[in-house]
Amino acid sequence: MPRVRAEDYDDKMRAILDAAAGLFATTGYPSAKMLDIAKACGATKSMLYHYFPTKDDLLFAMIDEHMNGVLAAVEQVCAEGGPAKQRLLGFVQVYTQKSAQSRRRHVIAMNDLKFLPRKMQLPLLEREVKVTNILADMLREMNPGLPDEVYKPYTMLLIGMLNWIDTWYRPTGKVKAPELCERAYRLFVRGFMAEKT
Amino acid sequence: MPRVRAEDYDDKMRAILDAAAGLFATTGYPSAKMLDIAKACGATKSMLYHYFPTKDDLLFAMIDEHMNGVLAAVEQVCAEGGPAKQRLLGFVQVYTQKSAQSRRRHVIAMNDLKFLPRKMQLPLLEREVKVTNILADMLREMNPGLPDEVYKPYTMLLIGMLNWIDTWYRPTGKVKAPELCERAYRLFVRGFMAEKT
DNA sequence: CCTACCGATCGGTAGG
DNA sequence: CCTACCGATCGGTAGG
Repeated sequence: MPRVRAEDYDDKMRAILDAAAGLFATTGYPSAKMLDIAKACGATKSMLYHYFPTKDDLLFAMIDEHMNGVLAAVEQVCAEGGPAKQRLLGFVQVYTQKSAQSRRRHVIAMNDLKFLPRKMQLPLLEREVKVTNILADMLREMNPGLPDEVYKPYTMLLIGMLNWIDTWYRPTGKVKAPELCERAYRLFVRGFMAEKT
Repeated sequence: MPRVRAEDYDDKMRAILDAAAGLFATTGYPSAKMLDIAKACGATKSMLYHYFPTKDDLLFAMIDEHMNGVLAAVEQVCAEGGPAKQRLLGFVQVYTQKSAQSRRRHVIAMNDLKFLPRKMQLPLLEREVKVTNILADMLREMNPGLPDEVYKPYTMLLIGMLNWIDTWYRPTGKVKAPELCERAYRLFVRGFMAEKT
């Protein structure tokens, strides 16, 4: 009988990715040592290299998984249909109501993608573009007739507002996540819809 | 007569900081090599260490100088007085109408501050807090009576929108910097002022 | 001003 | 012969 993949293979992989996410988020990718990642999840360095051939592969897998999740969630929001404003609220919720795990990975996707070689960046950047295009289409549907070149800037202003939240927001404060989400959504929609042709 | 500082001392220092800013912005602080910075400004590695005792000192000087400039510009906008909305426009202009040099340094201040030891981070973080407090006060003046705890989140939503611009905006496109600045300002003000007690 | 070189470090690998 | 690891260590490189 052939030896099969260890039954806790996926658990171990997840433990590695979680430990790495913690270190990448706090120290940045280049400063995070493979040995420290191993220690943080009770593994050895050799074990890490069994699951991920190189450090870059580990970072790639993490960002890849995260972006798949974001894109899938955004696409589901769109699939549910409804008026564009409602879909936009769904989009904002996907971006703001994230688990601590997911938030950490989001920061990494934003800050550390540039440390990967160009070849590995491309498929990830592609997915990022897909998400922004979906959002740009929503904005066009909500408020058509503006000059064609301004939809992308408005898209990026919203994305920036939402991405930046990870750097300052603490869920332990007075303003809870759903309230923040609601306020960011209202602010943007009212400001954007006030623009007329 | 004591030996004096070389007359092109400041020029050389500036050349080093500019070269370092280019490398830090594109590769990130940890991946930027001191030798490459030296080559990029026609200096030697030893010369760099003459101007900056350590790599961390070089990064600190760069962010320190940049944040001083931002804080001074913001304080001047406030000193000119006028209605709060006008001062807010001035603030947005300080953040969006930056030189290429300044834009690069802004990215570095946002991304690479975490690579400095805590002790060096503190005076820089302090100045960041000053800027956000000035902005929070403006917002309170413009639209008083909202729950006390929401002014900081609105402040950070605006800061995030503006900071993120550096990651996507290309001045060579159709939308010019003053137009983008105007649109970001209008979007925020209309959205924020629509909030009622 | 330059280069030789150090102490330390780190990603990746070989043998079993 | 395969896969899932571990203890040990090497080659190359970085800041200083």
